[in-house]
Amino acid sequence: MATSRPTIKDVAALAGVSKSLVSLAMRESDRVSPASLAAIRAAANDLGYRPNAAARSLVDRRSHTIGVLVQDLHNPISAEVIAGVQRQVRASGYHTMLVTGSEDPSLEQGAIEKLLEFQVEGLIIIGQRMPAGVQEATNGECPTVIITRSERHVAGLDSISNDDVAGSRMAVEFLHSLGHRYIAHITGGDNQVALMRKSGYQDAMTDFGLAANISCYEGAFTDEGGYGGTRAALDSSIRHSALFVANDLAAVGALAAVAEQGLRVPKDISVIGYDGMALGALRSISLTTIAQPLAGMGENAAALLFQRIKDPSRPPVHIGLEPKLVIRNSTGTFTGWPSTQ
Amino acid sequence: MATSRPTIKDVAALAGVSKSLVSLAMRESDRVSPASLAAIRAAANDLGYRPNAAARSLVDRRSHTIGVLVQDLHNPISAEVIAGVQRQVRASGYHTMLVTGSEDPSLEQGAIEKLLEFQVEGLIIIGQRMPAGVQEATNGECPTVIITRSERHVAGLDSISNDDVAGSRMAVEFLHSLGHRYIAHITGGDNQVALMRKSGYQDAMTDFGLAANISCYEGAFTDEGGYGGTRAALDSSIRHSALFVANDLAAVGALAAVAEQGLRVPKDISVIGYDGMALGALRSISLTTIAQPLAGMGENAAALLFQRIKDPSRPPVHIGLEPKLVIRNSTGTFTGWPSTQ
DNA sequence: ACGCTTCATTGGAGCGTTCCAATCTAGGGG
DNA sequence: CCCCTAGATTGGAACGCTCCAATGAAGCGT
Repeated sequence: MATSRPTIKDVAALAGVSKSLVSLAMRESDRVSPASLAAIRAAANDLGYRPNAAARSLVDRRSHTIGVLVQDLHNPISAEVIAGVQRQVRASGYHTMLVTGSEDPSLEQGAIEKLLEFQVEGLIIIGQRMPAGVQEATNGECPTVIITRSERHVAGLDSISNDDVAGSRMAVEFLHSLGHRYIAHITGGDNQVALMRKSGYQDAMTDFGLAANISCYEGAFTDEGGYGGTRAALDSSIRHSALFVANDLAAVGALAAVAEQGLRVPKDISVIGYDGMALGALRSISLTTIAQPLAGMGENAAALLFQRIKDPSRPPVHIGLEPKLVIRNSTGTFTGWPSTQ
Repeated sequence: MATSRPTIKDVAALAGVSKSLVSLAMRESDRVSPASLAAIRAAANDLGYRPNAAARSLVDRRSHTIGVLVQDLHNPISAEVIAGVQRQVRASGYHTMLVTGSEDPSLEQGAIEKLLEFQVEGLIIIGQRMPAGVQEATNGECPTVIITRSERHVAGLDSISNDDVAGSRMAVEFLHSLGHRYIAHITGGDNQVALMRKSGYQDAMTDFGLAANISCYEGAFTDEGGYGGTRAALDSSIRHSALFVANDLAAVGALAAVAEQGLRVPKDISVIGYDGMALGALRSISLTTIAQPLAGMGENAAALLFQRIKDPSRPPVHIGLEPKLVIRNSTGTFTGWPSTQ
């Protein structure tokens, strides 16, 4: 009715009680008599009253909001992690303010500043790289969890990730068990995660006595990255019977490059990815992969954050989750080189 | 230093000026003398001062925040629309509070309530279905734009979508031009969007004198939905040379079902999708589709929202964008039925 | 009946800002 | 040398809410 939203006062007036009592009633206190409660409920309903979160958060200095920064919304794994985060955050009675990172890291910092102005009580960062200036921005004062990259060395930051080195070994081991010896790696660039996956690959190859067969081709955590790296791998003079691609998205690009060369998967060449994105399960992709428990990581991250909010002095924690091998149709036993070429 | 964040008062004290002047300075007013400005800047910096958005929004009754409800974060097109929304929202100096819908529509309503408590100045809804009780919740008072479904009939809601009927006709026309006559449709369920696409299909078939060939198989806007519908289509006694699938995600499922039957695409059967999700362009999918300008829709939605915020009395607007045909490798000319079977 | 406890209810202060009207300080013109 | 104006600066009210200490009204035992 009024030009602006009704306040607690309006409700109080209509219900014939004081604003304090309305405040109590809105928060389901048991100290309100049934009669008043009913009157207040009715009044609030009539007026279409809705508490003002800003006022509320101002007085009790809690926003009940968690800020989430997603660096790459286009990687489908982000959606899965976000879903997990949201579930847990919501379950804890909090809300989520989500911002997406962009190409420009300075914008990222600005986004974080804004989240902090909103008095978010914690920050969850989903992505491989450490966003520019989180620490300067938070001044170490805002509980932060970073997902997908282990940050043991950064003081005050909790992190949650899978063990990329172990996962990569797992990939190599699996391919090795299928009889593959010429296993190439398409990298994910030079970010931390990609480097760990690469080093897991190298270690495993070495352990299997295949150090001489180690060959890495530069890619990225994108479709194009995987495509390009695979093109290079296939063009090289070395013949590979299997490809370990740094992540699933890139692996899909790799599949394309492979198909383009007229090679069949897994008959002529095996491909394994990393991440466990839901799309990899699509029947027309059917990608063997090292799967991270994505939604679970999101949930764990939120849980971790709440723990730290409760006890800010707790030393930083890193949770490492075991990735697991998911076998689909992009890998097969090595049966010798095709006779052609 | 202090246990809680420094306020404008602390800055004022340190800079030796009044809080009002600090307030002015923080908002880059030109009425502040250079000397004071410098002192204030220095003090704010020393203290690590950051304005409190809640207090600010309380007093000027504006949150500078837009609420975004994403119904299906797992559909990759959501990410693309979101990116567009965020770009525009950010460009307008606003922020985004994003919540994801879930299976349970009542949770959706709760999520919207929460957004409104945060005094979001507008709402953008990304999804096919009308979330339960948006109107009741907003009470028609919160500017709202819905993306991906035309809502001409809902008073007070702006909407932005592509013309699904026209797009579907386009799909059928294209297949027809390739020589296909037995074109089946795998539906997207019984939501508005799916129904429009279906009716566009039916209309076009009828116009081409192919009414007798109309055959729809029940699917959904998911991988599984497309897979199941396509299984049914292939199992039926009618032979189809082309499939128009209700959306891209389902079309990918369709590709899988087709492959499973040993049919080759596009040689034995053509498949066309709808949406234009980025993943459809992946080389190993290469899906012909009717593409919506997804990011553009997001941007337009935000722009539309800001217009309405400025002028709330403006009658509801519906923006219809033209979808466009993107030809890839999942479609080909009809060259007669394969001799087998 | 009378203190005493118990429970419902209340006004006022205060959260960190912005806005407004009022004050102060310099000049500048007469 | 004083008044006037423009510019810089300020204290206080207000935003909508929660918390607190205080008040009012029963209910109880004796």
